[in-house]
Amino acid sequence: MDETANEENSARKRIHGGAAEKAYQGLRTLIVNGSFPAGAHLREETLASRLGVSRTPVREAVRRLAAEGWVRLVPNQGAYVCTWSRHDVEEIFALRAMLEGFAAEAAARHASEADIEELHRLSTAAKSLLPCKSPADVEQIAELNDHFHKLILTAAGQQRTAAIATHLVELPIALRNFHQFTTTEMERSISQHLALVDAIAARDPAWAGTVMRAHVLSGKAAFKDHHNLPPSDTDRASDAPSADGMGQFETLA
Amino acid sequence: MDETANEENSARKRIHGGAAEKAYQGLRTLIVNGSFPAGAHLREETLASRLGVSRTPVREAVRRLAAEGWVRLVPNQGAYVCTWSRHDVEEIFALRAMLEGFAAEAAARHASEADIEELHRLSTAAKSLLPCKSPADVEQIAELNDHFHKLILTAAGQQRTAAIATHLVELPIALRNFHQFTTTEMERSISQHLALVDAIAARDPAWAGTVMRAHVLSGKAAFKDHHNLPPSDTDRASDAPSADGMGQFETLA
DNA sequence: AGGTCAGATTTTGTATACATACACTGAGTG
DNA sequence: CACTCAGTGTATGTATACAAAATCTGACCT
Repeated sequence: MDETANEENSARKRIHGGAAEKAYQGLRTLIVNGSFPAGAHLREETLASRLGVSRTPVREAVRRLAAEGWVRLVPNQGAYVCTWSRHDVEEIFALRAMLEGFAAEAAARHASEADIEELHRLSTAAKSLLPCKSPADVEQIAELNDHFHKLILTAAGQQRTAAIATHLVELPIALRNFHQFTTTEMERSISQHLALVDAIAARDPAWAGTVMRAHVLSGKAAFKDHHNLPPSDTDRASDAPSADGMGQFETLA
Repeated sequence: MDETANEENSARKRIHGGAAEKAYQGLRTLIVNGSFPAGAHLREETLASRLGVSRTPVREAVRRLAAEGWVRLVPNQGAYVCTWSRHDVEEIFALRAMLEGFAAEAAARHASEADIEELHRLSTAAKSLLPCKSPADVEQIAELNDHFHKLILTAAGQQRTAAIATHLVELPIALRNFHQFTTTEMERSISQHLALVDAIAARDPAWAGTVMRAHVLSGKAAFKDHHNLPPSDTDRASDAPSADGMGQFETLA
């Protein structure tokens, strides 16, 4: 019963097991930080020495990142870090709106009271940081935002949806270094989070789903603004992906 | 194990001539065919000898299948073939309705004339097989159905959506052996395919998306019927996933 | 001079050997 | 009799060695 000195070192060190996870996290961080230019060819040997592991876990990490959409895999040639077209950005946010909207609906039905309390805590904590001036506050808010979205995904109780959406949520974060949200955008975002908590607490799936879709699409607009991506032609109503599941009603507009 | 030129020359070095692809396809087929009972522990060594490759490509294949939702991965313990709860089935079809509905909308906008012709060909070919009596005809229709759905995904021009949805489409097929669609269900399915082609040819995203969502949800109902899955409590309107993107309007119903 | 082909180099793909962690068994003890 | 715990066997995780493929280089031919 008593875990006397229960080899705390192994337990602490081995939370993430071994070299495979180390390689995955490390390589992912390198890509996110921009250590490799877009389209760069990833040499397994180079990565192995840089990450301090052998090629085997590196290969495993590369395949995982390929499945998650971070790198492109070419047979007998290796991996290249993905480049992002405007169309890709559109699709990613469209998928986020669909999947996270769906998750928000499910969360409104299935979230536990503890989940809801935690969501409340996260969103109010973010609000209390406004107006955030220091970069540290911005980083803190980004962290809270990330946890908020992931908690909704897990609270929804839809495993596959969570697994897919998690990666999509993380993709735009990769370019977070290149921009700062304006104060207005952050206020709006946090306000939407608070509304989302209310909707979930009220057990109102329709409300929750709609707020989430609006939130994601707001994020898309902000993202595009800060990346100097002019509203592409796919933004016109007749061409835009429905994204919010309302596509089937556009003829009524 | 003598891996002499018994089958090396016949199917040798296909276009993707690698052992990795061979292991992936082979293992996937074994799982789909039910060669491994649900929840079975997949031994790398066993698979390696059975598939005629070493453990390395087997591991790669297992990881791919894990990312696609076929097997569950436990650290330091290996892979287990996934088991499917009613809730999983609900979620899979909900995701299919969302993603394929979205793809159908995009296809209505972006599909080439050649794509539309091919879709027409596939659906009319299926219709011409009705009423299908022989198992060969059933297999043929299933094949056509598969191609139809995948062509829509590619014609939509949404890479990530296609990648994600493709795997979801294939999952229910895994259990296809266990049931046969009734003639009525097949007629309905093919009728919906024809309507979908019309909608896409008319460049009407709303129509196309709605038909696709209805089609997928019809498939869900048929699937559940043939698996003796009683309409679970998650089927009640207030609990059901929106799936068709209309969740936000359920309070209006 | 430009293009092309052959050899060399580099890089990925695969197999195997080694290290490590888990699971099972069986003896010992409360 | 149940429980614990140590020992052993087996499976996974990692590293390395080897094979195949692609790119690069440079000389040779047109």
